[in-house]
Amino acid sequence: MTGRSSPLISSRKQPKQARATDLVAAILHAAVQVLEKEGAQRFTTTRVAEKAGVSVGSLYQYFPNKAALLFRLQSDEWQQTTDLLCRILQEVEKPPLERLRLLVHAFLRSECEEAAVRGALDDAAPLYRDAPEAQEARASAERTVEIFMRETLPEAPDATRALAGELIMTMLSAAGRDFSASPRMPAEIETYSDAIADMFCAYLRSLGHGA
Amino acid sequence: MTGRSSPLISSRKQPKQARATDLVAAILHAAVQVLEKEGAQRFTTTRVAEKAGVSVGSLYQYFPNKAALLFRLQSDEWQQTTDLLCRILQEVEKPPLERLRLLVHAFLRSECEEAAVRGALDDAAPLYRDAPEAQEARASAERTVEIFMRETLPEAPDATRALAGELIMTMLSAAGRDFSASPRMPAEIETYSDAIADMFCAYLRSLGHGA
DNA sequence: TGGAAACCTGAAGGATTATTCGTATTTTTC
DNA sequence: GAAAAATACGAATAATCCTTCAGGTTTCCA
Repeated sequence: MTGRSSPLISSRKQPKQARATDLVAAILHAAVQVLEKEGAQRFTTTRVAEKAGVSVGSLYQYFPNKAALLFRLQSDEWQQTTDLLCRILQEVEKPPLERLRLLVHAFLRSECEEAAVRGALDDAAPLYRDAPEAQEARASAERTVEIFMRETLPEAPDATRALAGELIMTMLSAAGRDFSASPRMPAEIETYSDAIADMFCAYLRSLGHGA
Repeated sequence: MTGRSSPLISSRKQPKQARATDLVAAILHAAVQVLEKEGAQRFTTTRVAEKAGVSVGSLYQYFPNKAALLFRLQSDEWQQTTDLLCRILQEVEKPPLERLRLLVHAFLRSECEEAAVRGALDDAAPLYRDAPEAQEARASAERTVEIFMRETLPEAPDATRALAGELIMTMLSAAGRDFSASPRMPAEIETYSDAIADMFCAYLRSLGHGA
């Protein structure tokens, strides 16, 4: 409702020479730094280019606009998180609820490690979240959760499973946002993660009995 | 980390004549409209004043800056929500878990009714959330939850109770944010609310047994 | 080696915005 | 009814920012 309708975020041009690749890398690196040191409000293409030691014009050769750059950063974070979580979910020798607990811990720990960037990216979300690419990313995450839920609650009806999956995803990302907003001590993280895992497990178990 | 350090948000001057009171009311009304029709990005003091049929200068006579106006809107929303929830929590004849379920339903329903405004206010949060007034509001909410938790888990140790309270508050407001972001059908709301209540109840019950 | 393609530059255009302040108007007070 | 206080006005100021484009530089390839 805020970011106007999808302003096309897809890449403008692919770097073909080595120096261009380096330039893009430098921009992405600088962008993260600007984001975590200045916050979303002061995140500016000019500032990013400056910090990267590069001209603004060069930035606009590989990113059609500011939103595209922000989305790229968010997309990279999502990819990183997805990889982490998939690795855990595929440890099939462990029972589902134990994997869920590991997942909660891993997710929140990683969320805390880069709290500043993730928090700033959340603040900037209105600029890119309406783009079709962002919606597709969310849909993809939902599909992964669906797979996990299918083996956790094999006997539950589809509707119940879908609901539980959506719920857990929402709650987990909410906790992550919370952690990005106000950083915590490592010990706190563990305690909190355990509590969340407890909650999820209690819920899923109650669903299992009911089915 | 984003909104710079507390930029003083408290009111600049209190209206003493009737016309001034009306003016402030008109501004607040217009502000809500601008917020829900234009979104946080295009929320502008000039636009608000224009929609209110009032001069920008007048606006700045009662609100020291844009953030103060936004915070006032958020504050009013919080007050409204707080009243609603307190009313439910005080129905002491009902058992705690049932009250919790009612509370979840009421909260999410109200969150959905004004999804556009609340969503936009969330987007604008970086502008006011670091102000001391906002932090005090959060602290106050925590205190209320603490009271409720004390009667729900009377035998649990303080740390457990505090954790559970914080968790529930986080999760509930997260669900609210989610609902503001992507509006849902009334039927969906009820289903979802029930699921969340189920989750909370399962969790609290598991804590009760453990204590 | 020379031309083509890719790449880089950064000043400048065009837009938007938050906030102020000198002035004009209305209400209150005496 | 006149001075004082409160209120209202809105053009102007001073930033800030996104994005483009005309012109130069480097790399590639035949």
